[in-house]
Amino acid sequence: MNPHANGRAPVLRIDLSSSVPVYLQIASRLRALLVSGELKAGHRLPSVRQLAADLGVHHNTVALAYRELAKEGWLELRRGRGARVLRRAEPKADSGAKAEFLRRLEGLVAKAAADGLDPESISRQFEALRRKLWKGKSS
Amino acid sequence: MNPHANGRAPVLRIDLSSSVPVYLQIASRLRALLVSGELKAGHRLPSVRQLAADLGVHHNTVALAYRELAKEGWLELRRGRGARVLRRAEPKADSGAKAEFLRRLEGLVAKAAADGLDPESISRQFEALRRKLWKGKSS
DNA sequence: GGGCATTGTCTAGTGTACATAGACAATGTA
DNA sequence: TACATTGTCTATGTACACTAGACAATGCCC
Repeated sequence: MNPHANGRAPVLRIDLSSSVPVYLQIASRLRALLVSGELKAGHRLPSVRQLAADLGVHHNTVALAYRELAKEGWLELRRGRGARVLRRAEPKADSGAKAEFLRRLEGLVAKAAADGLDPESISRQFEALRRKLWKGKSS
Repeated sequence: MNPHANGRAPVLRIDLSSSVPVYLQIASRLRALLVSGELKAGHRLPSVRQLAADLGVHHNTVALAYRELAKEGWLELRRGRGARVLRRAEPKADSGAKAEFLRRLEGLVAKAAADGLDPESISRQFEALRRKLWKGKSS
């Protein structure tokens, strides 16, 4: 069942001490929910002010995240109406995106190794993510 | 003509159009080389001015990357002498680092899925990275 | 239809980080 | 001792993240 049983939108978690900008953390987390299908087409997101209040940031910060996702085709934004999840055609994979991804992945994994994280555990986590985030298309 | 051409193979590549700061790209790539053992203890890195000239950036930008790695215990920096790779004790894994890693990994993989990248190919790349970066530490 | 609360958007203002520029200080060497 | 080489420091311009608060579109209730 829905863990957010109060009828309100899910409360995301952000890390104010992270070097990753808050609006990107929000967009990133929401994108994961969209990709995995936990947020489906037609779903309404909380208003920028509601989510901002939940997170303790300014509503413009949330608006920036929403606009980022709208630009990627995930959301429809209309003033006075809110944010709705769209049905989105999957874009063609381009080689630039893949190169960028690989560079970032290398950096991330190298940092994990440098920090002494356990490789087996990390492999398991990665496979779990892969299954979850691509589950909508392989079946 | 290529502004970085100096007749030698590039030590590393950076992407000026990326949103990732240049000094972090440099540190990230070098960290991968350090973790994998391609840069061993005792090795000398190019001077900040040499590397900066290769990359087409200011030497202070490279110096910032070097200092980042020195702070992590990878390098010894002495003015007049250059940068040398240190023997470094692997730190204990702490849960904060792991949580941060997982958040970033989720964001990265979700973005890859959103961009239409192929999951099998990505899994293979991940395993290759894992083997390379944890070489000698695990079966 | 009128009034009004709700929603996303816009323009400004402020603080911080990134990158550059160039001087400075420590080290090695001829 | 001279001098070139090296990392470090202070200053400066620019872009970005976040906040602040007004504005405009929408839907709802009477």
